[in-house]
Amino acid sequence: MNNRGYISAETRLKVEKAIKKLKYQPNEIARSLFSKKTNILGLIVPSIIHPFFCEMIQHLEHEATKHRYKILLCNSNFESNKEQEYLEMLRRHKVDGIIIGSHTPEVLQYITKDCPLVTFDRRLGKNIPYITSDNSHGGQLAAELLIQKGCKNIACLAGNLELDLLSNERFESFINTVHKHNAHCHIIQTDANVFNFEKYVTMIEELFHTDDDVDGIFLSDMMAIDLLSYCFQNKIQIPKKLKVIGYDDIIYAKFTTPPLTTIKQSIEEMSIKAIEILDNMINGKKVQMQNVFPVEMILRGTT
Amino acid sequence: MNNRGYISAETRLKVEKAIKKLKYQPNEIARSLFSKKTNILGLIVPSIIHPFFCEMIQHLEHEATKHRYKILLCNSNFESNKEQEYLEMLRRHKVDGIIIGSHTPEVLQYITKDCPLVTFDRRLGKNIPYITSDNSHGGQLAAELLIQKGCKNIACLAGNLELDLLSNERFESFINTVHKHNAHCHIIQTDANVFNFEKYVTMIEELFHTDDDVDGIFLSDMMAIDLLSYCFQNKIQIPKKLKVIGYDDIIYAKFTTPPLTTIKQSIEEMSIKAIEILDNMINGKKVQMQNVFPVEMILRGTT
DNA sequence: TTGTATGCGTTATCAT
DNA sequence: ATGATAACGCATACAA
Repeated sequence: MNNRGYISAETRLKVEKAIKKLKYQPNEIARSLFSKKTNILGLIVPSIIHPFFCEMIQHLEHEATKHRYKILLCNSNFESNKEQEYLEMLRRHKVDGIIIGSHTPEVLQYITKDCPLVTFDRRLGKNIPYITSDNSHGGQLAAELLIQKGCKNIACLAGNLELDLLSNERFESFINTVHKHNAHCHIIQTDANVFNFEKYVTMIEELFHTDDDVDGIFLSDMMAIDLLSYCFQNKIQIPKKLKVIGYDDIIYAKFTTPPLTTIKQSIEEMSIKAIEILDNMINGKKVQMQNVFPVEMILRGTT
Repeated sequence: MNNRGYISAETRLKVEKAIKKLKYQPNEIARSLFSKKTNILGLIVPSIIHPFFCEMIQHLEHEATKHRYKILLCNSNFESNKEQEYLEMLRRHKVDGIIIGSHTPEVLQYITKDCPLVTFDRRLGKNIPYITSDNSHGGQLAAELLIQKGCKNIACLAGNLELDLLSNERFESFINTVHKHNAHCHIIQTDANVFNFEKYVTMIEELFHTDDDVDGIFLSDMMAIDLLSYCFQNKIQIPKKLKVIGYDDIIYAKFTTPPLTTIKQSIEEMSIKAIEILDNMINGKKVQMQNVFPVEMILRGTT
């Protein structure tokens, strides 16, 4: 009896006493079954330990709690079949909405109209809202900085460019800008589409093996951390011999030696928006499909 | 009709067709209501971005999935009232079990016998199993290494030692060992019991301000990352002028300059154990209450 | 103002 | 071998 129309003061007291005595807590499962609302949001990320997603999860959880939602956490590990399994599981569990971090395109068929969904860094369809940073602008800013600092032989270390991720646009834009300034741009990409920190160093070694005159490089913060560690061990002077610019501005970017110059995307704002959109969709409101957030250049010691 | 006693081949086919046609998925909410099992585990951590918990979450999620459990993620932010709210929420949601990372002691009264629970780094009661690393041994190893490397004026940077966390035992043990070798040990501790990365640097500055002859220091990996960054900027030579040993072996420990010597705790094994214990408790089996995992010295460049 | 019946989707039990 | 029914705990609607 939780606050329905008319209760006498007497019975109200009696009920309240009983609640305390029995430590009564309403059963949310039964409630959900009746109300068809679980107040749970599913979150599918390709990695929990990658600091970008880690920060995202932190903010999403915080924001979700504000809106009285709980988070069911799923790690797809970039595997298409795991994404599908999780998507089905979330559907069976009747979550109110789903947030899915960048992922394989095959999932489209597992998405149902009955469950609101927003994506990070991927455009899946006309009526599926996505959230991303202004990768195009970020790539351009990075290229312009390296050029301005006098770099002539530039490289970028990309993830798998075959994947249709919006985050890959930053490299397109970077390469275009470098070319526009008549500089050379060396492109290295991983075949793997997983975050394998061990593998980064191999890529880095490959880079220096192929072309050790590289004097400027653009890559994700996480790869940059690995690169800077490699450079320290191999006595490659930063930024004198090589200038480095990252992307993301993860919390560790400021702790590298030297501290990492990077393109910051506002993970917090993006997370707030994700929950806002999802909440609006759940409540049947109209939402914006394209949500591109501005990036910001953070100048530190590697350039 | 999912595999009950006797079905004719004919009706089985009919049912299977219908399942496909309607894209039928069983409603887990209704199932849970009936079976009194949600297959959901609640996870309460004091921080999602702290790499120690981050790695823990990654492994716990992985292991939970293996056992067909899902993870409901909660961030207590070290706030006692948030822990209580989350605990009540998890109870209302009828999770099958709860894993709670180090936390405030007040929660004890919010723990109910009807919901299995394991803790990380805290001993809450006789019949609440806990998981921790061998902090005592870790502290000893750290002290012995610094002594062996010739340090005379040693410091340790602790969290809040007032809290009855098992992780604080590492400092007790460290200090004892240092004293046993007749060296001096300077103890600095934060008042705050939150992970405030910004604040670390203040503590570090305080340390050098108070006693800039410190030649050896023991602290958590995360603080060490901050310290090393500070030393680089202030031209304090590592390990020549100052030797640093961390605790945890988080993934970033190998990327610092120089790479960080540290005491490794096996987050993966501990996480596997946590899920195993919880699963056993859920299934009414007996479990071990004290689960202390061995630590390992990882020698790198800061000593 | 209060008590009672009904349904949410599933599973188990009991009849058919 | 199959169909009907009750129960899980809650919330709504209706009757008292």
